Amino acid sequence: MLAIVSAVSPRRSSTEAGRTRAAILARGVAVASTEGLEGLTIGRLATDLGLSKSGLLGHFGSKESLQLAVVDTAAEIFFRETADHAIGAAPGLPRLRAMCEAWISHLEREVFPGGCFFTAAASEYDDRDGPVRDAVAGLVGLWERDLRLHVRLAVQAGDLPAGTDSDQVVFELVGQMLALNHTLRLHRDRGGFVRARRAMARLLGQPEATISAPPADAPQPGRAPVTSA
Amino acid sequence: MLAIVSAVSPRRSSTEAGRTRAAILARGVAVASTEGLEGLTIGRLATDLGLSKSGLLGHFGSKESLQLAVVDTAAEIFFRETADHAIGAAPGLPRLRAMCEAWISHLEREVFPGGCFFTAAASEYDDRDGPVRDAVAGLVGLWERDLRLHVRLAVQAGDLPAGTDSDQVVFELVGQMLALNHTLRLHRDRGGFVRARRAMARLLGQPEATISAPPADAPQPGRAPVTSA
DNA sequence: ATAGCGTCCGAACGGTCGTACGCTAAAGGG
DNA sequence: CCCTTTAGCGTACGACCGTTCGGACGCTAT
Repeated sequence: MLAIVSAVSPRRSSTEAGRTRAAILARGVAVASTEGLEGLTIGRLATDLGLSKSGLLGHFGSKESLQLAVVDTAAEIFFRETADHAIGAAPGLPRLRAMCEAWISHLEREVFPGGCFFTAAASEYDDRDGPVRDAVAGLVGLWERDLRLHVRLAVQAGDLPAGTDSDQVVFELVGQMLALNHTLRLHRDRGGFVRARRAMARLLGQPEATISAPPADAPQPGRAPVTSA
Repeated sequence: MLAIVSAVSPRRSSTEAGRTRAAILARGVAVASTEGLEGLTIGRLATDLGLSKSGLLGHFGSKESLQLAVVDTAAEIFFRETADHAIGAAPGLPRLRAMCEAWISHLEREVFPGGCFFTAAASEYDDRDGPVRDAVAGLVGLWERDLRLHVRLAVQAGDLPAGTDSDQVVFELVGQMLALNHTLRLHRDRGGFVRARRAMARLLGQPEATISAPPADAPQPGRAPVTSA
């Protein structure tokens, strides 16, 4: 997926322009993650980097191109800090757990200063049309498709109950991610981290319990009601 | 809570100014729910309503006051279309279920053209400061507090297992709401409705199962793994 | 009849937005 | 050594932003 992602932006950071461009994008991702992709203005970005507006715009041609490049760069960072953190885990349930944990931890590590970049971008562009929306929706879809794949593999391997609806699991997993980002940013309540991990564990079975437990019903590993401690 | 909400905006729509003001706010809520509270501009709003910018601004004094009034109006609509739809249900689990169902249905009924107003507003303002953010955060907190109250009552009544962590339940319920809004608006996938209802049912127990089932563990009503059909 | 007030308009303000054009200065290969 | 490319700057533009101000109009009460 990184190949797809990075297909747009040229990789050469060795040239002078490449380094400037990379600096613009790095700053752009940071600003966009807090102020939004629309709140990212050329003048402000140029001032931040000690460039002129025209000098900055020369690298991209238009604001929309800049936005697309920023989205692209954010995707690169996002997948590097989430999915790529999980490739060590075996496909299926272990990978799925690792991806969820990596997602949670990428908020903990504050990879983006404004929380999850794509959560914010999705909310900002979900009611519009155009290339930026398409890019955001496509990349979010990529992430969710990856989750779904490993749900299916987990079912095949018997690590999740047969007949599990993978779309349903992904829906609920994404919900917990959105809830965590919501709690962190709106309520500024770091307690969401433990709640998100608990919710994930209940959705995917407790790590130790499910792995050693029989695949189907029986003692219902990790499906316990939501209890305190 | 409606008393709190409507404390800011004067209730008199009988005067000419009151009717104009109400029209501005109605249109403002609609625009803000799709374009965002910042995307709502005075000039555009005035043109839409056949007013001059100054004529419109005269009703509020500043853009921020307008935004606060719009948030307030949206809250009134939101609570009227969700919480108030549930006051017929008994406090505790029935009310909780009714509130969740009302929330889902308020998206189905397209109460706001841009999906859930406060989901969008929260995402837009979660990284800023100021009165608008405070208002949004406060109102969202009100909704979540109401949810938590009825989780607690449900536990007291024995409709949810003893030891249930109400914050955890609210966290996950909100997550499913966010997931539904996300799926609907970004992916434009109406299939989220059944998934959200399934998720809610699993969190709160199947309606028929839990009501007739013993309060604590035993056959684990509604805690079944995520299965298809 | 007239004074006053509520309601809204039109014009203008300074500011910021994205974008276009033309320039300079350095770099680099023939 | 020249000539092209590259990288960036400065200036200017038209559009739109939120806001201010003075005035027009109609209703109401004196």
